[in-house]
Amino acid sequence: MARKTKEEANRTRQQIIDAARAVFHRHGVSRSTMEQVAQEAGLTRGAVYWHFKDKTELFFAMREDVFNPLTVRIDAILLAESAVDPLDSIEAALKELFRVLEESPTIRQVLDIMVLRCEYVDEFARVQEEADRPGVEFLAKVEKAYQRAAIQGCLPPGLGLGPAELAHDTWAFATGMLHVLLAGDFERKLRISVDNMITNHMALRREIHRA
Amino acid sequence: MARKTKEEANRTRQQIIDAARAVFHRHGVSRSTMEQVAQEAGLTRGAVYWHFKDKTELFFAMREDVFNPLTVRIDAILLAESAVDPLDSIEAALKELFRVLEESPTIRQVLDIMVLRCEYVDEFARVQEEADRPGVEFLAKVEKAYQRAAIQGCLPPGLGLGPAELAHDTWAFATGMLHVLLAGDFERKLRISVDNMITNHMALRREIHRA
DNA sequence: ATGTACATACATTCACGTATGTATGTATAG
DNA sequence: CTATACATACATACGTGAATGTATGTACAT
Repeated sequence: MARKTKEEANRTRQQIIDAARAVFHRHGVSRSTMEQVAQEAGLTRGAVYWHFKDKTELFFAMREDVFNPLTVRIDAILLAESAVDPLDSIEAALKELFRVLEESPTIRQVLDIMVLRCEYVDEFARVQEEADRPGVEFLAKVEKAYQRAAIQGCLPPGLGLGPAELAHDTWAFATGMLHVLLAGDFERKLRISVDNMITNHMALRREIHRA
Repeated sequence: MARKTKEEANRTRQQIIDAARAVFHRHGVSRSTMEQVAQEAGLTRGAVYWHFKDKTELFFAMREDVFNPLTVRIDAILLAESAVDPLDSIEAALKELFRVLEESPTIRQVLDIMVLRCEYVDEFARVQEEADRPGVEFLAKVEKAYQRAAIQGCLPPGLGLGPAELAHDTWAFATGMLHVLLAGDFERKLRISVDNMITNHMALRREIHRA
């Protein structure tokens, strides 16, 4: 074959990323070969190696292709100052996160790959750090929301925990939910929806449920 | 070399498992080679292949070597009927679980391998199911403990959530804690101990903290 | 005409599985 | 008790496929 226009080349690049996502999800990152990715994209290894130096670089590209838009989306809800009750912001942000996971196969696949189909060693050790960062930043933002809630008197008296402690608990909750969800068969095992679990989690720190 | 007594052979087998744990943890499961495992154990691939059919079988052996004792240990605490307040049993079981993780490098390594250094595809897809099972069983036992707590009146009135919902939340919490912990640098990022996080989590469902 | 965007071809490495060798433990016959 | 026969517990050697990276070919956009 021959040279394409820049636009066509960019589409080819995106095709390779999409193919990588499918192949990584099917066989796991380390067992996936550049040949498989190329075939999935309807190309040859030559094309793949032209666009990406090696598998690691391809992996990073696939990750950023999806992650950045997602964090922006969640932060918009979480940081919305307009909310009357910051607890509602936290609840809405959590629900939006998991709603997106259900609705977008692409995002779900990438998360799936990063959690269950990738080994965080050697070159991929730094992937882990970058994969953690959104979570850690999420924690900080949740804590600020809880702080606003405390100031506005939205937290029940006698709760015993401050914003930091509540945020930590919510963080662990969200992290756990994500992993349990990706492990599969969530609804079958729990017989409860993710949405309800989030409602319940937040209910534990709302005024209305106190005696 | 030549034949050893059965006892010596069993020690060799254990050495291979120990070596596998070290190598898997260093390079990840899929990038680890039987040659590396053999060298780590001071043997050759012949010995490894004699004791284990392939890498998958070795992986399973390594897992069971550690997991079964752990679940027994945790269950003993969780199911102790002697406890006055079942909430204390849950709290103690959680604390024990994470205490063991801190104190036993072996257990921590195996968990680390299973969470961060293994790709759950193809032959390892069933590993995931088996890895999930202890968690699911843990969920069921925690729910029963919450049920006992409800019957004994240990749950605060007006809490709004039943035993099942509380158990789900605790399950997500524990799962999240485990993953956050294994991701590393826990204390640096949170500036709080695991023990305190568990105390706080349980405090959210204790009578004494209500207004 | 030149560099771009690929395809093709090639060399190398590497891990796997297996086949085979071998020395020793162990059981049994006499 | 001891000699022999067989099983065991490895080490060694070999063949094979597969993936990688690179080098080279080629057609087209600019």
